Amino acid sequence: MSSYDVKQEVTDKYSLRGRVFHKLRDDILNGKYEEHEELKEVTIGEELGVSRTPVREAFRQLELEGLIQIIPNKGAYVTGITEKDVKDIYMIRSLLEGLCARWATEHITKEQLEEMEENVYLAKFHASKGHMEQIAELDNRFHEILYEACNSKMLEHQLKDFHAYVLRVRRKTLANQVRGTASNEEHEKIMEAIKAGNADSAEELAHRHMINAYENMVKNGLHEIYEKNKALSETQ
Amino acid sequence: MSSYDVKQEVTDKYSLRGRVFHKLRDDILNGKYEEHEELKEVTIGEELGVSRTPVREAFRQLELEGLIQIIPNKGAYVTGITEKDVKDIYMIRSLLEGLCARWATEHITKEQLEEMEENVYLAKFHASKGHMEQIAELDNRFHEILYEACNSKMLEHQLKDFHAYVLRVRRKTLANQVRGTASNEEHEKIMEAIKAGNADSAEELAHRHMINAYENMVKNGLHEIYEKNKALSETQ
DNA sequence: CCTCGTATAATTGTATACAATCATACGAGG
DNA sequence: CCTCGTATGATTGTATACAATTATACGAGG
Repeated sequence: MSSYDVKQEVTDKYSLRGRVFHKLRDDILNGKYEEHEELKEVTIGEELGVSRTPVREAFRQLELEGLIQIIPNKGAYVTGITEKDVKDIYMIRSLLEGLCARWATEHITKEQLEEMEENVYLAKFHASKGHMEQIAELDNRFHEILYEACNSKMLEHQLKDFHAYVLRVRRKTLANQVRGTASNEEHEKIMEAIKAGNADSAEELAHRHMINAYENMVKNGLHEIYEKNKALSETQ
Repeated sequence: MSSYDVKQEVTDKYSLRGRVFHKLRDDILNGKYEEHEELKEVTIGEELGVSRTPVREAFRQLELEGLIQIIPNKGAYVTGITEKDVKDIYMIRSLLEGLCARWATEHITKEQLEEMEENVYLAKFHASKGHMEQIAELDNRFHEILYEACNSKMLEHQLKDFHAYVLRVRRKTLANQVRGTASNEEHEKIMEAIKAGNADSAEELAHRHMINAYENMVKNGLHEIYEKNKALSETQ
C-alpha cells in the first residue's frame, strides 16, 4: 500500500482553518447569515478568536463549494440559491443518484448493506413517532451510504458537492411527516433492489426518489420560502 | 439589476493568488508534475516570485478542484487519476452532457448557435489539414458553448469541474486524426438537433458522443498511458 | 442643487515573523 | 546488529505588519 492511498477528509477539522471552514459552512447552511450578506475577514476572525489568515483560506474553500462568492478586493458574500437552481440541482441529482444506485448494486459491501437496513428500520420507527430531526439525519446518512457504496470517488465527490446546496433547502422543506414516511419507503425499495442485485430497478427507483422529493418540495411551499427570502433581502 | 448578479470568474486571474492558481493548474494538467509529486509552498513561491500566502490559498483551491491533496502538517501532493476514475468520469459526463444538450436546445441564443456553427465549420477545416492543436482547442470550446447555452449555472459548474480532470487525459489521447474528424461530425449532429429543437435527439447524441469518446480512448491506448505512468511512479 | 475630484477610512492582498508539527539522523543501550 | 529515544532541520500553521485597492465623505466649482 503506497502512502498516497491514505484516505483523508478534504478539510481538516482540527486546524484553525478547518474549524473556521466548518463553522461558517454550518452557519450558512443553517441560515445564520442572510443570502448576499457580506462576510468580513476580521469580524469572523474575532468571533472565532483567530487571525485573518485561516479565515481567508476558509473563504477560498467556501467559494469553491459554492457557498460564498468572493469579489476581488471587495468582499465575500453568501451566495443566493434561486428557485431555478434548486430545480436544476434536483434534475442533475436524479441522474447521478440513479447512476450511484446502479454502481452501488454492483459494489456494496455486506457492512454497508447492514447499515442501510438498520437505517431504514430506525427511520421507520422515528417516522411513526414524528421525530423529524432524527428522520432528516437518517435520510442524509442513507444517501451517504449509497455514495460510499458506489465505489467511485469521482461520483461520490460530485454528489457530495451538491450536499451543501441541498441541505440549505431541504432543512426547510422536509419538516413534513407525510413525505418523511414516503421517502423512507422509497429508501427501502431502493435497498431491496440493490440487495436483489437488480441494478436497473435500483437506478430507476433512485431516480424517481429524487423527482418525488423535488415535486413534494414544490407542492409544500418551496415557492413561498423563496418569496419570503426575496422580500427579506429586498428590505435590507 | 442587483449587484450580486454580476458574473465573476471563480478565481481572479489578476491577483497573485489567481496567477499561482492558474499556473499550477496548467502545469498539473500539462503533466509538468508527476502524479503524487509533492508541492512545497516555498519552492512554488520562489519559482513565481511570490510569498507563501498566495501559494497556500491557491493550494486550498486546487485541493477542492481535486488536482492536489493536502495532508495537514505534511504537504500537498498532485493527485493521481486511475484508469477507473477516467471511466467513471466519462460515464458521469455522458449523463450530464446529455442533460446539458437537452437544456441547451431549450435555451440556446442566436449568438451561441452562430458561434457553434462557426466552431464546427472551422474544426472541419482543421481536421482536413491535420491541425491537432486547433482541433483540440475547438473541441474544448464546443463543449463550453454547450455549457453556457444550457442556461444552468449549476450544471455548468458541475461540468466545468470535470474539465480539469478530463483535460489531463484527453490531451494525451485525442492526438489522433480519425477520432478528431469523427468527433467533429458528432458535434455537427448535436448542433443540428439543437437547431431543429429536438431535445430528445440532442440529449441522446451528446450522450453517445461521450461514450464514443471514451471507447475511442480505450482503444487507442489509455491503458498503455497508465501503465507508463505507473511504472514511472514506482521507480521513484 | 448637482457634479466631480480629492482626502480619508475601511477592507482586502501580500509579505514576513514566529509557533507547531513532522521527518530524518544519530547515538545510547541492549 | 538492531531498537528506540532524542536532537536537529525542514515544512506547514498562524499571527501580524504593511501595501494596494475600494468605498465614503466632503467641499470646490459650475
